Amino acid sequence: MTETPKFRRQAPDARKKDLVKATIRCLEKKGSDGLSVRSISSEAGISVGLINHHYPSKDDLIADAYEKLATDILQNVVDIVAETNGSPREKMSAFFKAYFSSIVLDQKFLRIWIVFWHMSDKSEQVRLSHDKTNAGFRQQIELMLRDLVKSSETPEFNYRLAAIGLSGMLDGLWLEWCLNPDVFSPEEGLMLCEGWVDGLMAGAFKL
Amino acid sequence: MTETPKFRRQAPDARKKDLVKATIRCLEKKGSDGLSVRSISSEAGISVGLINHHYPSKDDLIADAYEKLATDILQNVVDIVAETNGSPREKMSAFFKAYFSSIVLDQKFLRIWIVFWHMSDKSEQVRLSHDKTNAGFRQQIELMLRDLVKSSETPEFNYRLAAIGLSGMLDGLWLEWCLNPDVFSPEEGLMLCEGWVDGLMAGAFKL
DNA sequence: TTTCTTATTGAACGACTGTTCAGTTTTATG
DNA sequence: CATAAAACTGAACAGTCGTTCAATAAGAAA
Repeated sequence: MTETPKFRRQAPDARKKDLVKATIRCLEKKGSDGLSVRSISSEAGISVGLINHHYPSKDDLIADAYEKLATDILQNVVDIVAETNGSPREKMSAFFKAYFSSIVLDQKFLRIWIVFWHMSDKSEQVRLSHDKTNAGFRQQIELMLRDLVKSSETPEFNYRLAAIGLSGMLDGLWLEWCLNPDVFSPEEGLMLCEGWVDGLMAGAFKL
Repeated sequence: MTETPKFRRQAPDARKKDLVKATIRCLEKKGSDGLSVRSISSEAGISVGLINHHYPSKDDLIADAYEKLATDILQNVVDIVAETNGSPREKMSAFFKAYFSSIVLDQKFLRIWIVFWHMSDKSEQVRLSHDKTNAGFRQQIELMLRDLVKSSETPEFNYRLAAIGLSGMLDGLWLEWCLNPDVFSPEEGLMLCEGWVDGLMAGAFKL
């Protein structure tokens, strides 16, 4: 007579992936209130103690979740842009469209970022995840901007700085929309980004 | 023989002002860790119970602190702009300069906003304070933009939307600088805002 | 089948949280 | 000077939190 096992073992890497996924689900469901070891372990279907078995501290798990989520979204958007046929300017529009689509611009989804930003101030591990993923994000924007200049009569400008500006406006609009979606519509956010690039091409950030 | 009193009574309004000030000092000193009733009451030199005597809940005190801080800063910057002699465009530059000065652009100071944003997601009272003060902030920007159009050949644009865009970029830049001040300098942030307005005047957000 | 490694459990711990409330003390008023 | 209103105290309460660790059990290796 074979007993049903009380739990199933997993290799550390597989278990860690489970925990990261559970962490993100918790954030989506309950915001920062979901970020307790008890909430996460319950969501993952494991005991409280297991988190500290696989991670030195809870913050390390959260940092992993940050990195996973940010990387996935960036990849997602990069893919969409890559699939877009057209000029660099049109690819840029596709990029904006993806970012202001309901997939990314979801209140429950965006508030995760506020939690992460908040944690960046409290946890060194999360701060490092932020730095890393944000640099990757700006780099992608920079690439698009370079293509833009090559393909048109857009005047030269400081790519690094322009990427920071655009990235900053995107973050700021996300933030505001997340805190109060009644102030402006996703379509209006899109228009603002398009206008920003038009200003850039018109020479607003000329060297 | 007169005994030294164990505590001094204050009128509710005066005490509440003290508590708001103590809350802001706690935030500056310890970030979100300073936002406990024990931390605040200690900073204010009163007992834990007094907070709930004057406020229905801790969140109401924090919402008051949010409003006080945001209103003060806005007033401060508005004053600086009012004292500036020159064209609307020059006043706008004075506005940016004030916002990227070391008074506002201080890491310990900016991170307070992240805490407030984070709390907006958790507390209805704080959310209302955010909505109110943010609307006032955007309104000030809108006023400056209207003056800009009146005084120059700047093409007409959607004032409301433009104010949202500029406000969004300012928030985003604050956020990024606060999370990692090594990515760009205050001077570079200033340049980005100037460029944004130049783009606006060049017709990037034309109707 | 037995042995051994280690993933997993869950109670326990100590520290913290916001709120309550009975009792105390100040201070203005009669 | 007596009285009454209410500002104020601080212990107590019922939670929460992340981490620890001895005990347990799964499952691969011998």
